[in-house]
Amino acid sequence: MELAARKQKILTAVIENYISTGEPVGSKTLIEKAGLDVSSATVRNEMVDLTSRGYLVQPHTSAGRIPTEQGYRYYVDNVMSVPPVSNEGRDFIESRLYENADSPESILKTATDLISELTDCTAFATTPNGENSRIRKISFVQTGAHTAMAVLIASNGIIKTKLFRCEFIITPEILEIFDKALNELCAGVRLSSINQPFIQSAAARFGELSLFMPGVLMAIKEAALSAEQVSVCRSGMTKLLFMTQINAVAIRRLVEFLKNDHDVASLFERQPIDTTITIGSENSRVELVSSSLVTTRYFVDGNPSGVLAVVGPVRMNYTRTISILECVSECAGSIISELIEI
Amino acid sequence: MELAARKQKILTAVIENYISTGEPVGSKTLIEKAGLDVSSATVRNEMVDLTSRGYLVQPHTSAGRIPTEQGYRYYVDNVMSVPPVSNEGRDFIESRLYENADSPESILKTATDLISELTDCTAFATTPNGENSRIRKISFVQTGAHTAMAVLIASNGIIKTKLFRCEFIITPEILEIFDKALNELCAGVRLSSINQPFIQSAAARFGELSLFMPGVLMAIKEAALSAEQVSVCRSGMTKLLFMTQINAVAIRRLVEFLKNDHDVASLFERQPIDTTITIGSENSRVELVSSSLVTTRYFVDGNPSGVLAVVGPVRMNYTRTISILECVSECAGSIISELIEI
DNA sequence: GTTAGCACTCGACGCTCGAGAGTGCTAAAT
DNA sequence: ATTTAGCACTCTCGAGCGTCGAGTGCTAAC
Repeated sequence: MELAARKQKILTAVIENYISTGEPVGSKTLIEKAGLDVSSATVRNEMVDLTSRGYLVQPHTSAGRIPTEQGYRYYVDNVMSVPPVSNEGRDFIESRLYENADSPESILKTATDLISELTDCTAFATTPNGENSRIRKISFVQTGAHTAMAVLIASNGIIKTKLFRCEFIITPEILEIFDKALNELCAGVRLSSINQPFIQSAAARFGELSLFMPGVLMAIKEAALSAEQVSVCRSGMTKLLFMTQINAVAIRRLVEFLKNDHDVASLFERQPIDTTITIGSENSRVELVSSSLVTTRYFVDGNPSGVLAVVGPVRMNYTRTISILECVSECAGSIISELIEI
Repeated sequence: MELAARKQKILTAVIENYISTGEPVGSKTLIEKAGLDVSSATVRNEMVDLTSRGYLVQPHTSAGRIPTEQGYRYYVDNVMSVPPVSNEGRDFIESRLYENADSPESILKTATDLISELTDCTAFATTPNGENSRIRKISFVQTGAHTAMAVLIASNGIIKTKLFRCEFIITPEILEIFDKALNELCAGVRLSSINQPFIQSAAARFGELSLFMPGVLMAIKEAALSAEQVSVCRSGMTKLLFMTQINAVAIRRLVEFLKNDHDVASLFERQPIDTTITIGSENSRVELVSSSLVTTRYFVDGNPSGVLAVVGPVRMNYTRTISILECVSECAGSIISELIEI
C-alpha cells in the first residue's frame, strides 16, 4: 500500500536519520532533517498514524521513533533508489580484483574483502556450485623427487591443486603416464562420481600400474571433492563486534552460525538470482533475526553462478550496500568469466 | 629470585585459580584450592608480602588478589611445567593437517585453525621467509584457449600459482616455449630479483617472441613477489570478542593491528626460534599491552622457518597453549618438509 | 611463626529523586 | 478538515545515598 506523500517523506526521514545516527528520531529533529514546513505537532500526528500502521515504534514513551521491519520493508520496496557506483569507485574495485586474480577463488576472496571494507559489514561469497560439473582436464607438475601437484580443472571453471607424495622417485615419464591414464579415465566424468568406489575400480583396472597410483588417486579424489563442494569466503567477521544493538549471546550465536561453511552455503544456495534484501525476522534462520542479509548472484559466462552476500545490522545503509554489492558482483563475474574462458 | 616454597605455592594457586575463573582470589578460597594446612590469616600475611614484592595486586581493598605481570612471569619461568600433548591429541592434529595438505600454505592455515580451536585464542602463522629463496622451477598448465596457469616453485618450498590470459590461442607448443624460455631465464634466480627491470630486460632479450610474453611475464613477476613476501594466516579473530577484560576501544585497536599483514609479519619476523612468551606490557607494540603473545617457529627440512603464534588474554592458560602450539608446530613442520622434499 | 578476633574498606545492588526529552491530547485557529 | 499552540504526562538517565557482604589488615594471644 502506498503512503501519502508527507507520511512517506516522514518515514523516509526517520529511516535515513536512524540509519546514520542510531538514535530514535523525534519530531523536532525531523522538521529540520526532512525540510518540512509544518509544526512539530503535525509531524507528531503523522507519526502516531505511522506508528499505528506498524511502520514506526517508540522504544519507550518519551523517546523518538525508530523504524520497524515493516518500515524498512516499505522504504526498500517503495522509496529507496540505488545510485550506481561512481566511475572511480568501479575502477578501484576492478583494479583490486585484477591484482588478485590468481584463481577464481582468490577473486572471490578479494571480492569479499572489498565488499566488507566498503560497506563496513561482513561479506560472504560462495564458489560456483559444482554439482553438475565435470572434470575437464587433469594436469601434473613435478614439485620434488617424491612429490607432485595435481591440477584439476572443472567445467565450472574451478581449479583445484593438490600436492601428493609417492614412495618412488617421480620422473617426467611417470607423470606422463599418470596424465594419460587419468585423463582417459576422468575427463568428462562428473565430479560427484569421483568417489571411493570409482577410485577402487580404477585402481583395479590399472593392474600392476595401480601399485604406483594410490597417492595420485587419492589426490584426484580429494581435489574433485573440494571442487564439487561449494566453499565459502568470508571477510570482516570482526565487524560483528560493533553490532552493539544485539546482545553478546546473540552475537556469539550469529558468529558461530556464520563460521559454519555448510550452514552458510545451504542458506545461500536457496537465494534467487536478483539482489534480495531480507530484513530481520524475515530471515528463516533464527541466528539472523536481528540482522539484515543482502544477496546477489554473480554471472559466469552469462549464467548465474555463486552468491555474494552482506550481513549487517537491520539499520545498515541499504542503498550503499546494494550499489557496492552489485558493482563488485558484475566486476568479479566478468573477470572470472574472462579468466576461465575455454 | 626464588620464592619460599609456601609463597610459591600460594602464588601458583592464585594464578591457576585466576586463569580458570577470572575472579580475584581470596584467602579462604586459596586454602581449599592450594590444599594448605594453615589458617586464612597466615595466607593473608603471605599475600601481603607477595603484594609488596609486586607479584600480586588487589583490584580494590576488599577484593581478593590477582596476579601482576611479574607474577605471571615468575610462574612462567619458575613454576609451570608443560605436559606433552596426549597421543590421541597428537593423532588428531596430525590427521587434520594431513587432510588439508593441498600446499604448504593450506597446511599453515589448517594449523592456525587447529591452534585457535584447541586453545580458544586467536592463532597466527607466517609462511617461510622468501628473502633468500630462489626460483627452482616454473611450470605451465593450460586452463583454457586463452588462459593458462603458471606454477612457480621456490627453493623454500613455497608454491605459487597464477592464472594469466593471452590474446592469442595458447597451444601446448607455446607453453613449451614459455617453459623453456622462462626456466632458462629464471631458474636459480632470487625471487627478489624478479622485478620490473628484470622483466623488461627479459622482454627485450626475447626479441619478437616478447610480443607473446607480457601476460606470462607479469604472472611470473607477481607469483615471485607473493612467494617472496611473508604471508600471514589467521584464525579465531572473533575470539577477541570475548576478551571482556579489555575495553572496546582497545579491542578495536588490537583487531586493526592484527588484521594488518605487514605489522604482524614484522612483529613475528623478530621472534627467536624457541617458544617465547611475552606477557602484557612486555610487548613492544602498544596494541598488545593487554594481551599475551606466545610464539614458536616450525622447522622445515631441519631449519627454523616461519612462525606460529597465539594471541590471547594475559590470563590465558599458558601450559595448555604452549603444549598445543609446540605439538602443532612439530607436526606441521614435518608434514611441510615431507611435502616439499626435493 | 601462627592464629583468632575484630574493625574497617570498598564495590555491588537497590532505591529515590530531579532533569530533560519527547510524547499525546485538547481546544483554538485557519 | 487540517493545523497548531499549549500543557500535562511518561519514561530514561544519572546522581546521590544507604545497606550488605566479601575480604582485608592489624593486634594480641598462643
